[in-house]
Amino acid sequence: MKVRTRFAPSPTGFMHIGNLRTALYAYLYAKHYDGDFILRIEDTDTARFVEGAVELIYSTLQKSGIVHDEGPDKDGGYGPYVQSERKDIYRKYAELLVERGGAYYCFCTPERLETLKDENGVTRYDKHCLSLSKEEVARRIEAGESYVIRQNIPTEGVSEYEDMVFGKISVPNSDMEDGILLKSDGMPTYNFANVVDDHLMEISHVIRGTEYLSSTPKYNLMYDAFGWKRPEYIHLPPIMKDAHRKLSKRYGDANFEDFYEKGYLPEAIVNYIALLGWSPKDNEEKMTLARLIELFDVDNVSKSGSIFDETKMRWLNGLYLKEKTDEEFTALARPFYDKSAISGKYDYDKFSALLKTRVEILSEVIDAVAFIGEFGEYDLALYQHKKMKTDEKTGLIAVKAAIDALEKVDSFTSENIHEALIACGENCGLKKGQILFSVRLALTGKASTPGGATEMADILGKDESLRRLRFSESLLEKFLAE
RNA sequence: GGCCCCAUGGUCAAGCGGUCAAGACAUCGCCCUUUCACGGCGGUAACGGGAGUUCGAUUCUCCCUGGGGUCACCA
Repeated sequence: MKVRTRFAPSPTGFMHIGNLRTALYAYLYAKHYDGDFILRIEDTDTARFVEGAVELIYSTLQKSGIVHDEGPDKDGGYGPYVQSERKDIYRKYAELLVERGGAYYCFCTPERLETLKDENGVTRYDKHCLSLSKEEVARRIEAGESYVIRQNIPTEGVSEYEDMVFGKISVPNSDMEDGILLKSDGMPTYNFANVVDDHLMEISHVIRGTEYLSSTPKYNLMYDAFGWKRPEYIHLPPIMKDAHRKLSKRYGDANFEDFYEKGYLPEAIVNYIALLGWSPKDNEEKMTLARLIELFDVDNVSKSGSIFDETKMRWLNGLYLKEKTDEEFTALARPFYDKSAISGKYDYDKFSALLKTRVEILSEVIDAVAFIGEFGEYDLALYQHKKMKTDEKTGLIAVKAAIDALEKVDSFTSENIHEALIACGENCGLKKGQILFSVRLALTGKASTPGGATEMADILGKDESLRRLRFSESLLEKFLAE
């Protein structure tokens, strides 16, 4: 049997990391077994529909490299792939289910339902309308009464199924309610649309979050009542924001788009979330999508939830960044460079070469490069470096020597700068590290910079370098005079 | 509250009766070094508790505790 999995999001907002992971696993599973991955839009809740949400689903999947074989935009013969366009289908099957005894019409008003509440405020339908005769049902529908179709669940016995990650799940039938399958507006609920669509679309493996773990027996009861074959189930543990809270839409940073805009590479995001709830046998960590497809299997999907750790995703992102060429890095970082202090003024590639190993997410280039723009008073204590054996005094010596040396450099290339600096250091009795460390500081006023003294001077150019050195010289002189 | 599920370091996680309980991130230290990084080496750090089963439990069973999910005309 061909493996067919689906990702069935509802367009109610952005795609958060948990949703994406579900899509990813469904995709990986299908592709691992050379099957098909289907995209289905579950928009039966007209009230919660959010404008633009469908587009976001497409763009996120596309950026992530998760491509569907069938979907609203790619007909595979099982369409339509948008639930709101399948209304007639659901009605037909709901009626069929009623005929087969798996469901029944219900005319109960919200007011009557209200009276069914127990002390916990939980309403539990009492099968009141199950006893209605066929004739009465027909008469009341004819009369225009509002109605829903409810699932008819046995009051006794236990329903069981085997989940591929959680194993055997069993739920007493008496704990399940006769849920609504077809709403009074004619739209199906998730519970029903899902079963009908998964069957009609020949989904072999249903992959979704654990929130459906205990309601799955209800769906199985429907498959049974229809006389359909039940699919295999793969329920996925939740991704948590912290020990207590699930990742939610309220946790703003948890959605793909935000990470993308912060300068995370889609391949790094995908790689990281693949590892949240699953791990390959040999513990590989940095994996391409192709590699993930090759290695993915249900055996190593974990049962317990995992906390989303942005720090580790940053590390992974840094790994991907490091292997980019300078040009590739520049292309990716351009939007951030354009917003930074070097915008339009400097050769981005030059910075990329230095920043590649110093930055974990692209947006960090803005801060890393800020010293170019802002230069003023800074903490002179920075000149004190224990290991280097430098302080404000040696700093001043170094700065003075550097000014003299650099003034004489006509062709301001990095080789010449370096040579001049080393030479002047020797002349005034400073070691290589001491002179370079001090000069770098005098040029930038920052504890850490994208490169050493030579690179900084080269990037700043002769005039600006000398201007900054003289400024630092005066700062140091003033300090030492006190 | 009922029902379902889960439980290894701070985090992600190997483990599937016998291990000095992997690895990664983070953290700390050292080395390298033209700062900061990168890289290399090393350290700290875990089986929630209690009963069983067994020659032997992190691993199997039960209870407790803790946590999550679910009880909508939402998905």
